Amino acid sequence: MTFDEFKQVATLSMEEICHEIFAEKQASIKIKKEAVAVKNLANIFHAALTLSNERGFQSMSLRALSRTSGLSMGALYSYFTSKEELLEMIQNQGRRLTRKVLSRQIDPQSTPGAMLRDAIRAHLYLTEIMQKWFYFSYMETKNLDKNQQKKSMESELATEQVFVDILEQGLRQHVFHVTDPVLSASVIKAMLQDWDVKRWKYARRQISVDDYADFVIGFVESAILGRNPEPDLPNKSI
Amino acid sequence: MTFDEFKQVATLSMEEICHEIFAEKQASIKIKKEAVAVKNLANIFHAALTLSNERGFQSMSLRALSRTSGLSMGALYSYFTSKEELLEMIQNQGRRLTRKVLSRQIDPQSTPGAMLRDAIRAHLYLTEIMQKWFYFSYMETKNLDKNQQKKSMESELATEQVFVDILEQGLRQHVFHVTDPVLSASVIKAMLQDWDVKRWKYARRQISVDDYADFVIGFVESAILGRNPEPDLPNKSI
DNA sequence: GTCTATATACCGATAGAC
DNA sequence: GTCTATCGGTATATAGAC
Repeated sequence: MTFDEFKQVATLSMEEICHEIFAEKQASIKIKKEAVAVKNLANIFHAALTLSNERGFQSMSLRALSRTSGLSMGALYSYFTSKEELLEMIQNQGRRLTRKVLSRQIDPQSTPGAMLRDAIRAHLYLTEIMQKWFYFSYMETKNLDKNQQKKSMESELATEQVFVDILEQGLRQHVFHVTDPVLSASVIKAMLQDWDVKRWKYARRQISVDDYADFVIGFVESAILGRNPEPDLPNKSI
Repeated sequence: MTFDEFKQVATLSMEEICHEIFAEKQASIKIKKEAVAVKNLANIFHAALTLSNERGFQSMSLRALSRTSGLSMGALYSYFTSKEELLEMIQNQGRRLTRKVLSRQIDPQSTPGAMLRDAIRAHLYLTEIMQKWFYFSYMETKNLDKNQQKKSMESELATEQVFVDILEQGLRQHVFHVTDPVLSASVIKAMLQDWDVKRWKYARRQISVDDYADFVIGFVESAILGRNPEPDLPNKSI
């Protein structure tokens, strides 16, 4: 799957999610027309992410959000009951999209090597199109309440587990040489996150998301494919 | 060098730096007695880092800082002229310490392999003792003004360059197999940063800084030492 | 050098007109 | 469904007593 194809799939999921959020919030939200609500919700989320990523969510005043989104203070409060609820809605929306998109990208029937490559690429593509959300999530997790923080950690661990599973499968088939699948998954995830957090660095060096994906895949593969392949082992498919 | 030895070296450097800061700020600072000033500065920095790392620097009110540090609002403003200046002072102090400690840890006379191991370990030890500052720096860089942001990026690139230099030296001596030293250094740095940013994850798994250092060293080495070592190459010292 | 008291501005949130 | 006007609270920063 190329980046452009991926982009289309993810955009569709994005709309799905705005509808889902509206459906769930219909009780607490004052707006009743779905078309209006979904349009404004997407608008608010976008404006909030843009402003928050400049100086942080706490520093974003609702007056600034009102200005950027084009909605009045009063109108904003038709979509959430407090600034904190807005924070939670944004976090939820991103987590949902991450889960939805990632799980669709990996084919459990293919070889561990192919799955690993697909997972790395899909994760990078995802951070690329949801760059603002990932950065936001990264920076604002500590400002959530206990319950939301727990969800955020679970989401992180779930993504990591995708890599743990692939690595363990590769271990069982003797195609990966990994001493510690959990730690290996952690550092792989750290490399992927860097693409989002240190975006300025890669932009300055004119490295594209595909350049970075190719490099990370190469780096990880040479770390775990083992430098002394034992040709006598069975199940060797890579 | 063990972690405990490292700790002592770094603590000494920390005091040096508080004196340096006092010397430089003597003009703008109202306090004239060095002993008082250094003691309170260290106190203020520590309180500010603790509070900032809970909800972010912007969310930390100076009233809260006053409460935690034990100094009154008025007294605080004897040490800085604005909240933003405090932010800059904290960033400066950490950058200075990083530079000072890291440069003392790597022996340019040793082999690339040893230098790489030392650099990884030193960086992790440093993030361990300056955990609060690194987290702070990570989270608050975007809230700095343009000039300070530039300094922050330069500091990041300088640390990365330490690894680039080691990798290139290893390349020249044909002991490392690296396709792109800059990108390799970037991902190594990403792994090191993860130790600080995802501290909760490693704490929960009861992984010590030495466990993590050993793992990262092993992972990086198996990625770059090359899986088909060519025994006929000269200068091979690892 | 450190304190308390206060000036001024802006925050999140809401009430009520349209 | 969206607006404007305004509430009470709290923020940074400072003035002046001690």
